[in-house]
Amino acid sequence: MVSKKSIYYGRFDGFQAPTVPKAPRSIRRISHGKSSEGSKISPFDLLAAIADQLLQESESSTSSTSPEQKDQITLPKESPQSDNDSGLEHVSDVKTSGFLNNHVKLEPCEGKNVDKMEKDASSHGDVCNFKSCSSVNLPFQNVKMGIRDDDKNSFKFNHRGSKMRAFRSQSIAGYRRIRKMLISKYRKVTSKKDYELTNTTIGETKPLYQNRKRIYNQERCQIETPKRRKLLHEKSDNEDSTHVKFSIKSFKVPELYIEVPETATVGSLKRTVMEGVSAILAGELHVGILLEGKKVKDNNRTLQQTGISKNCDLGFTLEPSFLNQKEPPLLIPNDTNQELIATSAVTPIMDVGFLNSSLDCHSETSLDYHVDKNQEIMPESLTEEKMTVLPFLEPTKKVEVSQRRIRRPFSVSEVEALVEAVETLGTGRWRDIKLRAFDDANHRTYVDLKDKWKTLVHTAGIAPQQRRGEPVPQDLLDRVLSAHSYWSQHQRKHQTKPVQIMDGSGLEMGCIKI
DNA sequence: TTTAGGG
DNA sequence: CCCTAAA
Repeated sequence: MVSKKSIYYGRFDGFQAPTVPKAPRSIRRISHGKSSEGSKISPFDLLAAIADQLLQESESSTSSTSPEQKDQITLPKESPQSDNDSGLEHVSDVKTSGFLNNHVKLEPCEGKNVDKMEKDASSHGDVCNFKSCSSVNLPFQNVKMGIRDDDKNSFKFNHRGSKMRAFRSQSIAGYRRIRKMLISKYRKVTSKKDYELTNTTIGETKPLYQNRKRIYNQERCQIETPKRRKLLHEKSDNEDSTHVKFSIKSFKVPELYIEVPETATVGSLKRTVMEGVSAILAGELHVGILLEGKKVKDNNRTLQQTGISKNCDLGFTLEPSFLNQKEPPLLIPNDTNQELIATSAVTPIMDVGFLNSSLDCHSETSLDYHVDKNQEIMPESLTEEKMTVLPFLEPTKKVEVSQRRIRRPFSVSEVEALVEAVETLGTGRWRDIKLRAFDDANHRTYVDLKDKWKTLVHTAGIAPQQRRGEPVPQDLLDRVLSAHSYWSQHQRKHQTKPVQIMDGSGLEMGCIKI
């Protein structure tokens, strides 16, 4: 390492040339494996069906429809507050086809007992592991199912693997990066792409539920902000809007992964699938709505407000609350992160989405706590290593699980480190500053540092009485102003090697530009 | 991914 | 702290 010479430059005592010369980002950039979105390898698609009883158990309000209209659901429904009521009525045959061209048909057991149906296949003990659930579409359409044909212990889902690759453990801000992906990126994914089976036809009709709409309008505003409320009121109450008719072709439910020995009988396989489906659907079910790929979260808003109308991309999902899951999630060993990432889709991990489904739009519970609930409930524990236990989440389920990070005020020592780094590197190289002074502070991102600097500059400019929080030593604030003053006058192209800066008053005294 | 700024 | 347009 080149020795660093210290020269006295007023406030910048000890100021030194940047040890990490700014290089073109194209050079600095670490190449990331681009996720090959194009990969079409479907996970095992699995077919599943919903039993009437299951649905009925979970339905808070029973709105039965005649068999003839089982795939026809008209909204709005009875209760504007409820999103648990599903219009699903009967299970239809579902055909599957997987990698091996295996076809499995799940028979709707109209009143029949599953066990009885497949009683013949119980000899093998039915070693069936429900490894994880992600999604699968239900009824009314064909659903594919992949079945492993070798004795490897996992399936390969390249398209997912590529996505999961982003969860690399070496990421400095792995957690945030992941979180951002989950809540920010994926929610932009349309449901069409991955779930074309979830087809919804929307038509419009006129009469029928006008009175109910009024109820919607009255109740939904209670949680709106004043600003929003005003807007809403301006709009709807007396509006005689059209009605939307929904024809839901299929529902999307969590994907189910199963594992059975090759020697298992077909019957046991069927039963396994049934058990898996039952496990998923048993208990409380929620109906989720996807609009343009985004989960519609606010139950209190009207369709109109939400933007659900004719010709919109709408999808419905069935979301089980997997709180009663029997098998605990498997964790991915940290050291094999990279490899497992590619196959993590088969890792039996509880899908956060399940939990989230029961939380829906009112809970404060966060993804953080879900994925980390077996560990210390501390944000600091959410390091990238631990994040490797993240289950693969459907884009649509990754939504709405964000939570604001807890506030963690900068300590004086942190401020000092920041000031020192900025003095050296300037105010436009937050990544370098992060690396230099906060490399081991996983909870401080370069954005955080940039923000902190911003507040420091502001703080330094206001009266001490106006400042809040732990007092920052005045000398530090002085340095802040000094450095801010200096760097605000230097372009990035000139900050390669500032040797002389300024005197205590912040006036520049000299600067060698290279 | 980073930077730069507004929210 | 968050969000995100730009680069």
